[in-house]
Amino acid sequence: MQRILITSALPYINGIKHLGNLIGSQLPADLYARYMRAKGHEVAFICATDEHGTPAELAAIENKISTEEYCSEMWKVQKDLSEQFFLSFDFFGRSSSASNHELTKLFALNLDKNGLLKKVEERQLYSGEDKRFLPDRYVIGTCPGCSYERARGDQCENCTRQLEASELINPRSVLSHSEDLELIKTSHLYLMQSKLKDKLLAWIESNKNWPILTTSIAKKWLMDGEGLQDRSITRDLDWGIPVEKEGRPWEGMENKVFYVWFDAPIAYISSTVDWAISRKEHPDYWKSWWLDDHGAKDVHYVQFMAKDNIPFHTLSFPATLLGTDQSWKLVDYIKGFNWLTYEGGKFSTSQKRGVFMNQALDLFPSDYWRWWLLSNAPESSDADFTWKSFQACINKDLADVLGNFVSRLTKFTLSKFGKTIPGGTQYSKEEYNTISEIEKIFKRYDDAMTRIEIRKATSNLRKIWSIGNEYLQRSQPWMMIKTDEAEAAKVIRFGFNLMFFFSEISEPFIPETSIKVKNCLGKLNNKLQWPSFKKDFNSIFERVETGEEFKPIENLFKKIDDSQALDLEKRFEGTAN
RNA sequence: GGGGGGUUAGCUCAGUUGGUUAGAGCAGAGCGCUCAUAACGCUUUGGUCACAGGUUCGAGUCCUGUACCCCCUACCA
Repeated sequence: MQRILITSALPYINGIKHLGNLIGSQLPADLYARYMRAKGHEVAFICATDEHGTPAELAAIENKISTEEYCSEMWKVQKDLSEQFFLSFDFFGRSSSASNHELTKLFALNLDKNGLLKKVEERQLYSGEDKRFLPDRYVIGTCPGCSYERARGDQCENCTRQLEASELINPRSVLSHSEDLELIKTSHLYLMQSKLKDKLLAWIESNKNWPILTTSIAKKWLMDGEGLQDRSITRDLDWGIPVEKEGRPWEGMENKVFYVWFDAPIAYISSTVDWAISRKEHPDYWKSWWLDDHGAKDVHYVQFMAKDNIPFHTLSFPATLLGTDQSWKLVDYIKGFNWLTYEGGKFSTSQKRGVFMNQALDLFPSDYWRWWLLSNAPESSDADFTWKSFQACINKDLADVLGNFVSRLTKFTLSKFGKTIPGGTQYSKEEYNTISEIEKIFKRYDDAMTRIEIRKATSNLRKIWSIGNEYLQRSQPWMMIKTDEAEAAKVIRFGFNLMFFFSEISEPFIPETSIKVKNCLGKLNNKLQWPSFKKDFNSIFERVETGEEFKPIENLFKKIDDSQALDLEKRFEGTAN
């Protein structure tokens, strides 16, 4: 048994996430967590909402409530949605928690003690009307390069020139449109990442098994141009973790907060602390997951995230950890994802384009989404969501292959034998051949799951399901029953064992369906045990026994017809096209 | 400008350290079955592996160049 720490990128508090966000980190992380638990490993699967920063403040203003209230409400919404998607977090915390405040300040203190923080004076645009400093993106003005009038403070959309907000001609606030902006001197703390460059490089290079996507992004940031840049870790905002040192305001940093990107990843740790507290563990328990000198050496730590998050998880956060000179656990494997697009374009929150988590659940059960998203996970390149693909995938894989297997088996049995699993003859060559064929594919499936090769895993799982239909087709119990009832009964008994096996090995992908099938078999309380290759594989198919009763079951999946698919396509195409 | 990824059957994608007739699923065609959500099974038609060179006994797989697509480029999260 191994101890596995799994974190998925923290969803930002501002609004309900769409399918692209879901497949980008939380869903694949859940798949892996469920798999590892089933294998008997000790898993800590941690996530939290990322709550600080300007967008949260603005969203709260829009909703006419305080930022604290807004975040509390949205945390609840996101937590509920994650539960409805059967995301099996051991703890879903908040980056605004007391423990994160405490830990974030502690990290800053330790980094400062090691001489890795410096104070830098800079000038930033302040909006009198909005009463706040404006991040670059919240300033628009005329581009000094091409005279485009709506250039953003970070980049001109028209000529793609990189800009400083202070370069803009006639700058104005995106929020209030006020032109009453002035450059004000302000100081910020910078994390001197450049000093940690060699350590980071050595660490990155020691991780030989990382995916290319991860390593190439990390090295690019590390080596490109002047190398790794120092970055500020504080902001002039109200909402955030106050910059304090040992309980007192940090000199020169009064009324400032830590930058979200500094405190957010620390929430992986503080959420583990909060998890331990909620379980009434020993106060040092969380350290066994996070500090090598407290037992975390044998922990295997895997992070899941979309590719835009990779620089922060390969450089900034590790720099924060390494810079303390304490034995913090560094990530062992990063599973990065590309983007999910929607009908050939981008998912867009502002244009209401695409499908969001709450809408998705109003339309179909979570397993439909889990299955499509996981079998189309953007692993090697971007993937495109289309209703046509969704329809074909659900109808074929779930309804026809898996759903219909369960349906034909249970209905046939009900009509010929009733609700009791019949006995019949002993398994013969036909059954043992089927088992060994399953074992072969199952090994590939298991291997893909271990390596987190999600698409490969789905195709093998699907193949295993179809072996069930192949078996029934070969055995033809509907013919057999006319001449040899005992033989037909044997086929049924084996069929039910296949069904039980399917429900268990499919659980990481479609947990809700798995529960339905186990309930049908009266095996709801059986703890999920991943089939082992060490024991006799044949015995796995002896667990549904003669005389046991099953409950008739509704069709597991409804098909999506053409008109419904077309209708959905129209309904979700968005407001701007 | 710099960097990364991609381009393989109508569609979505696999193709391990270069090695014999390039694979899967879906869609298409034919046959079979009738237990089942007109579902299932079997068989089968599709590819000058983006293009042009090069290395090699041999390249989808390595090198160079070209074309097209997507993404990243730091104080947005």
